Amino acid sequence: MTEQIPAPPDPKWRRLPQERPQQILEAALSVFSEHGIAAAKLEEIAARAGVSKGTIYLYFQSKEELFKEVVRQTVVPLIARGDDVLARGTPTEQLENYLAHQWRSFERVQSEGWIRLVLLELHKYPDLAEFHRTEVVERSNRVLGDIVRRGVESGEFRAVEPEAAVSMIKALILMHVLWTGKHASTSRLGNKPREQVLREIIDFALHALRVPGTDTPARGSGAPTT
Amino acid sequence: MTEQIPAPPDPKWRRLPQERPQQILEAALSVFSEHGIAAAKLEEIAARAGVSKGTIYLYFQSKEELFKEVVRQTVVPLIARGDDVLARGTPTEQLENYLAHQWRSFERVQSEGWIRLVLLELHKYPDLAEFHRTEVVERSNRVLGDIVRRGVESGEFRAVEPEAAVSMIKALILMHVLWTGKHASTSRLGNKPREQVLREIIDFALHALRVPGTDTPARGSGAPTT
DNA sequence: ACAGTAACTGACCGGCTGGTAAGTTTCTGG
DNA sequence: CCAGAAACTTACCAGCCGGTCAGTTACTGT
Repeated sequence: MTEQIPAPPDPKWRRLPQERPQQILEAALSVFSEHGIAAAKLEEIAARAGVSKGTIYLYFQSKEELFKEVVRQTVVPLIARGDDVLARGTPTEQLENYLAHQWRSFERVQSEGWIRLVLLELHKYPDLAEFHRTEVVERSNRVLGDIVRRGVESGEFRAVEPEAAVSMIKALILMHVLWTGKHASTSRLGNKPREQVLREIIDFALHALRVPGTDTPARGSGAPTT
Repeated sequence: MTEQIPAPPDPKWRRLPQERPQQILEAALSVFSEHGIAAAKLEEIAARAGVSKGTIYLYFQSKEELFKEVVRQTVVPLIARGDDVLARGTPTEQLENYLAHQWRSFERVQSEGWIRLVLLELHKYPDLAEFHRTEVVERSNRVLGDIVRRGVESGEFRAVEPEAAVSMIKALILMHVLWTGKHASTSRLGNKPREQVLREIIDFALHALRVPGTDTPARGSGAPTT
């Protein structure tokens, strides 16, 4: 027929040694988030990264090592921060801001799957769990704990043990992220607007902590006075 | 040498068609609780039940069907009840009793693993998830919701939306069951006595719900007034 | 133009596990 | 004592998936 084209202008793949690791890490994050650690298939990660399975092993030693890198390079910087939110304001306002900030950053990424994974599968990988605990859990615990402590000292909060309050507040947020996620069985939480859930959490937490007398009347908080 | 023994007095196994299903179900519950649905191996279930893998398939069609039977016959009757606890008492006392009852029944069985399983893997089996939701979740929601509603009506609790309060309270309990379980990374919760955690949960929940004025002074609740 | 090398592919291996079925053991009635 | 059936075991298959490696393709310097 027509002449052959000796120089194919459309290569099957390109050499991108600089970008590959990041592409693979992002693909891995999404697959791990969807399926968990054990059920994540390397073929699927490779497919989403646009490479073949073998390529993954050019950059990562094993599936578990790949997971660790995902934690180190993607998850930690995503969650760890939060210091900027508590620069000023009363403890009440700081707590509100912190909760809102956490809630919305969970909302941005598909955090539901990731929280599942951390909560439910991480304990099988002790060193990773340890890493996650020091880098993510304890850091955010410190931030929240400081807010509560300040509130107690200023007399704005009851005399609670800060660490206890911290785990209560975290329980509220984490569980509701799970329940408002895509996989939430069709309960009320699935349909309810996320901003309203946030308001309910703030309302509940503040009423649990604040001393009745003091006044910094929260803005739109509380249930309807029907 | 000596004569053969034609009647071996020690049979390798016995025919127990009546007890087999229950033995297998109990073994399955423990293995599922430890490893989750996907990672549970039929060989291990068989071993714990004292039978061989093939025997399981005499009584159950498949792994998934076995799991369903575990839910139907073992888990539901274990968790569903709770009605007896709220026979009498003020809403505050009812809530305290309900929380204590739930907490301790979770403590009895190795519920940590099971909660993990429900939260992590159940959404992959839609019909089972639906079954679990109607039989377990909604039933306990109704009980707790009634307590809250009564408390609001009697003026003992603030005017909260009962459903919102229910999910807050459940979040507190469920997350702390996970955190106080065996696999809890060595945080403060791992070491803290479980009864104290229960008291902290009750304290937090009651302060979040109760109207400051009313008085039914909770017994040992609250943090130390240091 | 053309090695030479770095990046990447894809076929393959081995172990593991849900499920099957043929064979073995225990029990039961006559 | 002895069929014959019921209960159970064991060896096996098939598919899946993490990991490997020999070969292929894209790029680079000269």
